[in-house]
Amino acid sequence: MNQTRDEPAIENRFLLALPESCLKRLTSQMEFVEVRPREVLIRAGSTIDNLYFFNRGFASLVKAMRDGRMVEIGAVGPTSGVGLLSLLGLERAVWETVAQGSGTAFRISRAAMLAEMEKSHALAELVKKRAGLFLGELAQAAACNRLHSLEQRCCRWLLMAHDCAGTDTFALTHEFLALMLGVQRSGLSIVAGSLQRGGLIRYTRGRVTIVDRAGLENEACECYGTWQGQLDHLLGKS
Amino acid sequence: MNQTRDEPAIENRFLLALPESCLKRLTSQMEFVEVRPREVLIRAGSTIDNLYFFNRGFASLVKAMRDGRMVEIGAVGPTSGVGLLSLLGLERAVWETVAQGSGTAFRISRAAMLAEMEKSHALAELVKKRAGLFLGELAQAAACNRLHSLEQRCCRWLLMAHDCAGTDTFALTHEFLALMLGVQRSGLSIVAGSLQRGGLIRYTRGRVTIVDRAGLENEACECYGTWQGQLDHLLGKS
DNA sequence: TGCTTTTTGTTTGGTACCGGACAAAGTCCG
DNA sequence: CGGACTTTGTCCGGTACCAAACAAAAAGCA
Repeated sequence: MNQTRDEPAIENRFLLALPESCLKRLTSQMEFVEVRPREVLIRAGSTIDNLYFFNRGFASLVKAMRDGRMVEIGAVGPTSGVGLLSLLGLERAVWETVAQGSGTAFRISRAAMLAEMEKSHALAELVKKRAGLFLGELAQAAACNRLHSLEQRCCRWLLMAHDCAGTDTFALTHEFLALMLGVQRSGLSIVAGSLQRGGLIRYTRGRVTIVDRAGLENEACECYGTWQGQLDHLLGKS
Repeated sequence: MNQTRDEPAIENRFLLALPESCLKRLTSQMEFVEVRPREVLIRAGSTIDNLYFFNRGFASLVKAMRDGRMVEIGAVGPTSGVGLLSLLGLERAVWETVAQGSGTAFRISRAAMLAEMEKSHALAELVKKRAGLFLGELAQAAACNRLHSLEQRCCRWLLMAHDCAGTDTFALTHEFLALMLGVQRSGLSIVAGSLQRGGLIRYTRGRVTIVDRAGLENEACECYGTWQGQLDHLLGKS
């Protein structure tokens, strides 16, 4: 993770939804950082000392089993903050938070956030409301993992990643996506190949390009977009 | 749901872990209720006005999809309280909470709990700590839904139900368990039949008996019991 | 008692994905 | 340039589970 000197514009929608005065006070305590692909932002079982508000990119919430297999159980991108639940008093992480691809984020200490929540009722309210929606997203993912096909979930994931990346092309290997979706790589390659032949995506050696977004939305399960409306309502349209 | 007159002994481990004075104040505002099988305690999208602390029995947290299919994404039994997360400021439920079989619980208004949390630091702490573990259980279930076989998950569910029921025999149809596990009934019948032939369980028309607990634990996935140790640490051994 | 409903057993064909393996193609690095 | 490594394509047998259907047995009800 690299600290950079020039603080760029805030694109994180959670932060942008805050009152100007509140955001100003937070800004002075935030640090702009670049996160490296696969960087572990919060380790399962550890205390949560810092929060990350992504501008670009996102982090996957990953649960690992004893045999090493793992699945993504949720994701946090530019509409929220990594570690948000810790602000409600939950001090220890129960899943790994792993950065996806490269991205940029504002880092701020949990203590600073808590202090600001004391001062700003608006912030405290937004944290609770956003955390509520986050739980909904978690529940959706849990059910999705059980009920929907690999192809549907693959499309959903690509759409979500597309939203967070802000670019049509981003780094992603079959191997890694399979890991996130909790399936074999060979199975995912077949699905990815068929999406490519269908003209929905294009990829070469670890880079995907979203070609036909509407087509992907068509193939994805309902789980993509279920909470979009409520997010827009809470944070304003993007 | 029936209100009964004689307040019986408290068996809920969350409540029992509270300081005596705190519990006493809560008790005066609690109402002992019997919950009916499949009674919806909290509806998805609604505000959470009451909490339920089960003595016997438990409730399933269920996420339904648009097409009517559904899965259990978690459960709350006598080691916790239904609606606990609402005490952290999350006002609206994002999943259905449905009572399993019949059970008994103490009902208390969210407002009363919040008032008592102001007074009792111990309660406030316990709520946060228990909520943290609950999130861990949620994450475990989400991953389990993806990674583990029907038989493993079936065994896990039966063990959990056994713990909560407090009796070796309890009401449960194949149809309903299949619904909870998010699979077809016919598939579940086959698994249940093999468990019965293996001497692990016995069932007749909507009633299951746990015959060989150790055997079930052997067949179940690691997801059963993962959080037991931490629960014991937090609430004391049962 | 007989009829209806609920619950379970079982089949059948089909699909999705596993688990493992190997080859081909692209990329990195010395 | 050549060799090592990464990424993707593909194939295999096998299993788990789907989706739908029908029958049988038990329980409830008139």
